[in-house]
Amino acid sequence: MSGIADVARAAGVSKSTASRALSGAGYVSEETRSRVASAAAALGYVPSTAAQSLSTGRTQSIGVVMPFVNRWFFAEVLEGIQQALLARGLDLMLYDAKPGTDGRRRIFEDVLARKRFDGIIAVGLDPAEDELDRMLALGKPVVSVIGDATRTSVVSLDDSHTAQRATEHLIALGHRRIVFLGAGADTRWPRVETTRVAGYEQAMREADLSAYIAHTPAALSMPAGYAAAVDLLSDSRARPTGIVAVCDEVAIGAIIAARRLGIQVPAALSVVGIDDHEHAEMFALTTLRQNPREQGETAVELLLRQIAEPDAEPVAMRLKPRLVVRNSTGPAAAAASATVVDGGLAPAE
Amino acid sequence: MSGIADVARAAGVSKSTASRALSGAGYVSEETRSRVASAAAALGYVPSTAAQSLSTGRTQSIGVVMPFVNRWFFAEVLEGIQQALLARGLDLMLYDAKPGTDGRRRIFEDVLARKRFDGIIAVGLDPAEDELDRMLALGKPVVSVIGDATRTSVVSLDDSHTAQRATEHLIALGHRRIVFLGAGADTRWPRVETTRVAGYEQAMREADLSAYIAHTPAALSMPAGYAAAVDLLSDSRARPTGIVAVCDEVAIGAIIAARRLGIQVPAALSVVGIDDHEHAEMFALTTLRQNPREQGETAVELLLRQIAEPDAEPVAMRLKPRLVVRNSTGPAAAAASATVVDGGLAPAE
DNA sequence: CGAATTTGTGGAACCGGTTCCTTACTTCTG
DNA sequence: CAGAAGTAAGGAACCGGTTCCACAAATTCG
Repeated sequence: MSGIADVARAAGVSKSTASRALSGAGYVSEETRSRVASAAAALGYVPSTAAQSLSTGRTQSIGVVMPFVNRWFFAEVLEGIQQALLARGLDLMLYDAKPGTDGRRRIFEDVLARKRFDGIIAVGLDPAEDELDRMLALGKPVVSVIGDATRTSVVSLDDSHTAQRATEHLIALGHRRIVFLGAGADTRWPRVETTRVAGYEQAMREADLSAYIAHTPAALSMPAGYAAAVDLLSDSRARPTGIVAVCDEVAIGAIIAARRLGIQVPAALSVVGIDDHEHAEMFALTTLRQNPREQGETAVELLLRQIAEPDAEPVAMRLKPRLVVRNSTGPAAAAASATVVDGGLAPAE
Repeated sequence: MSGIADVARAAGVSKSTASRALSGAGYVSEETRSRVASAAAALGYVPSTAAQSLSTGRTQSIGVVMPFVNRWFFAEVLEGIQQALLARGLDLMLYDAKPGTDGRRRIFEDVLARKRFDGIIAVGLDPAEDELDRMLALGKPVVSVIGDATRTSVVSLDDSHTAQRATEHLIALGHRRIVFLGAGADTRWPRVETTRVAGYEQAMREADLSAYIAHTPAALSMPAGYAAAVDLLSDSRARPTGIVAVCDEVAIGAIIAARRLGIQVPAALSVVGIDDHEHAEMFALTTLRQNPREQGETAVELLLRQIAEPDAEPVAMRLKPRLVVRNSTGPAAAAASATVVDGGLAPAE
């Protein structure tokens, strides 16, 4: 492996001149620059990043911490981040900090301290107070995707507003009995769920309707949505005509549950999701689209800006979703609306 | 930020002694060691990885290259790798090398050359000849998950054997008209698909049955499986009684398609998948289980072993799957079997 | 008991870059 | 035309560790 000293020798210049020529900073004559460049090319010279970061203090890589990568949202954000970094020649170090694990503890206590990156992107991490402290104590910029806006910059969907619009969509279609599906009973994912619940409640309150929240078991997955929806829909007396799902995966689970129970969507039940998941189209799911990939890219931009000017104020970007109407929502049927009034049975099909 | 020199000064020893004390290598008296250790703790000393890798030549991190992270298999493998590395205190640099993109070209031409890791894990990369050349030219160990076994170590499912067993499962249940669902018409993912097709064909040949392959559009996703299955099953005259799907996502798409077309699973149609995807249980899918997370962990072990002894021979680990019987497969109905003989219609439901 | 070995420690070189400082030659500017 | 400013390049220090080597003291051995 040839180093910059070899390049310098081959080009007949000093190390410092070679360095300047290759980096493009400082005074170098055009003639020298090209001589160094071709010497470097001839030798197949590749700078040592270790040496570079040792002497400059910059590592040209950023750390990404997330609680899992095998969920749609997280994987998409990760791809967005990776693409954005790749385009700028930066590297990405991935840390999978699953809540409650020993690995997570180690990440926050040891790993992050090792100064291996110029900044951190924390995705849906929902850090404990001391975890956040540790991240900030590194003195490096931190950007969150989903999360606390008070101490770091953040980019995320405006969850409250989004759930509110989803709910209003159903209300506008004449639905009265609308439940929110997908608040976890345990509060491991509080941030997103509680905020969306709040938006739903707000919309219901403004329309003078009473809110009802159905809990999903554990994760916000399709099977969880399915199970919760089976519970919710099996009792035909209290059956809602509209469901606002916490996310598309839960919404799709609900649609599949409805189908299995013989409940027509959207004739007897309207379902609206949040995400615009890659499967939404297949299930004709009406949803509020967010673009996680773009959020990843935006997080990178925010982070780089913060690296460039370290004492700029943290920024909070709350993104507005776009309503994508497909075929899982429709007007509340006359009979179904009636059930609200007289409390009678919803039609079985 | 305090360096090892500060620690040495605080402990009243030389830099070299401090280094030995902290690394545990070489002669240091127990008394000195503990004095250095507490000095380091008091100062909150964290070694600079840049300096360490510059002087040792080892980076304590490994590169993972994959074409996407937002597919179930890849995300699971990635989590497995990350967990295994985390447990060993190694860092993971992620490179998302999407086929045909400019980013991929850059990864292979520039990024990998930057010596930022001690080894590479290539997941489902299906590298072109020159891409493989470049990886190997780095002189660092390479382990593939899915992929070529001739030039690198590899860990993967025994795809041919797996598809064969899936097919035999249906044959044993009395099915005769069995199609393989999910070979892409374009050959962008050749390795996995073609090998599985071969296993299917082998089983069919041995049972004296004729093979039929149905192509899915583009990716091996659930919507793709759905679309292909709708095509396949709409024509009730040639309808199969069994489907071997290239993977669970395609299998689930097929099950949903069957349901929408009013075809009972498993009464009128048996579907078997490969993977044991996280949604398999919800759809009662019979499948051949592979464990991608474990494959990621295994790849890490293989890689570390290869880093330890650089001139060991490459190893090929072909894993055997476990058949998980759920409720998407059942005996071929008498009527259905008869259709094979008389060529008549399969029952509509 | 003297020599050989083991143990403990410090000094200095080194890994491979970047950057500050100095020198020297040009080119403006008043 | 002298001095200031701009351009070009080299020397050496530095980033923060690890490791080789030298040396001294303690221990083992023949």
